[in-house]
Amino acid sequence: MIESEIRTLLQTIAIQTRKSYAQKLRHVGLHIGQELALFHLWEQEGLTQSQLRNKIGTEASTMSNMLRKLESDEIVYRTPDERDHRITHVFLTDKGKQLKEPIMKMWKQHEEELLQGIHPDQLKALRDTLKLIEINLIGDK
Amino acid sequence: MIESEIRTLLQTIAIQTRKSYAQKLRHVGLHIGQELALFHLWEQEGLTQSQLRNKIGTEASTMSNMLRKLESDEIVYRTPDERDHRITHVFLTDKGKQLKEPIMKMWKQHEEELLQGIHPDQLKALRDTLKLIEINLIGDK
DNA sequence: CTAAATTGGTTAGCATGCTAATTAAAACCT
DNA sequence: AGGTTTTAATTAGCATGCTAACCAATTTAG
Repeated sequence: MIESEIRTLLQTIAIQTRKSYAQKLRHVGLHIGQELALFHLWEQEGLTQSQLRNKIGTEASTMSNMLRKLESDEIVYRTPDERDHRITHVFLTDKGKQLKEPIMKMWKQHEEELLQGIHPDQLKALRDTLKLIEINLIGDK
Repeated sequence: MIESEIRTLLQTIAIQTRKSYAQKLRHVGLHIGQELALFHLWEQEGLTQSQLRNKIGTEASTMSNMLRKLESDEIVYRTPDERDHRITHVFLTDKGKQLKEPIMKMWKQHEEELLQGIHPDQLKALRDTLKLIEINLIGDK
């Protein structure tokens, strides 16, 4: 069945990618998953933990734990909101900002490895189909 | 950049899929990742831990921990090899065998959700492109 | 034949990521 | 205003999955 083939292929690609990321991230002192949080932070500094977790789609507790680690590694720091004392804003330290380059590089490198030798038309078709799949999974955005 | 789009889409799909699996597996008393081990075991019983971990692509320690859990949940049992006492063979209990149906069902259901409304020609193209990506990532098989 | 290297598996320690339970602050509502 | 509900974040506990260190059995090599 072609459907099962596609599911299996996606699974294999996902696992392999995650493994590759984990390895590369370790070289810059990060753990898998953290790079996504940093990505959103360098897009917009001062996001709250809730905003971050919604962007990434993780649970509040996961965000909490991850930020504690990132804070203790001095990649991130947190300040409470002045008006609403429940809210915490997250900022990148200089060390955190400097991680943008290696992460971008990792992604670019991964893209090249992933897609090498594939015809541009095929890439367009792939993107379009993946978009459909994304909509099927999480609804229109 | 279309390459980044594709990487991001694959990432989103992967995360969402994993989350969906985790939820569905919890209903049958399994944890994410375990279903892959069971899949290979119902394909071929009595695999050694090393064979299993090579099929799945996990580390030996991960396999060891996972099987300890599966064994304590009576989904799997292990017996030492008679000739080579380093080797452990893994078998499914009845309870383990009964998990085949719900897992298959989960996968089928996921495939339907994932690929609904996508044209068969597009599916073929998708599969072909994903195969190329798989080869790019892990080499010819 | 015996010392060294390899192989199969386990254990410890850590981070992600989850659920469930908890705390604290803010918002809502008669 | 005062009690209830909601929201933001944390903590505890657990499983995956990794690396590093280790143990034990087997194989290889001098």
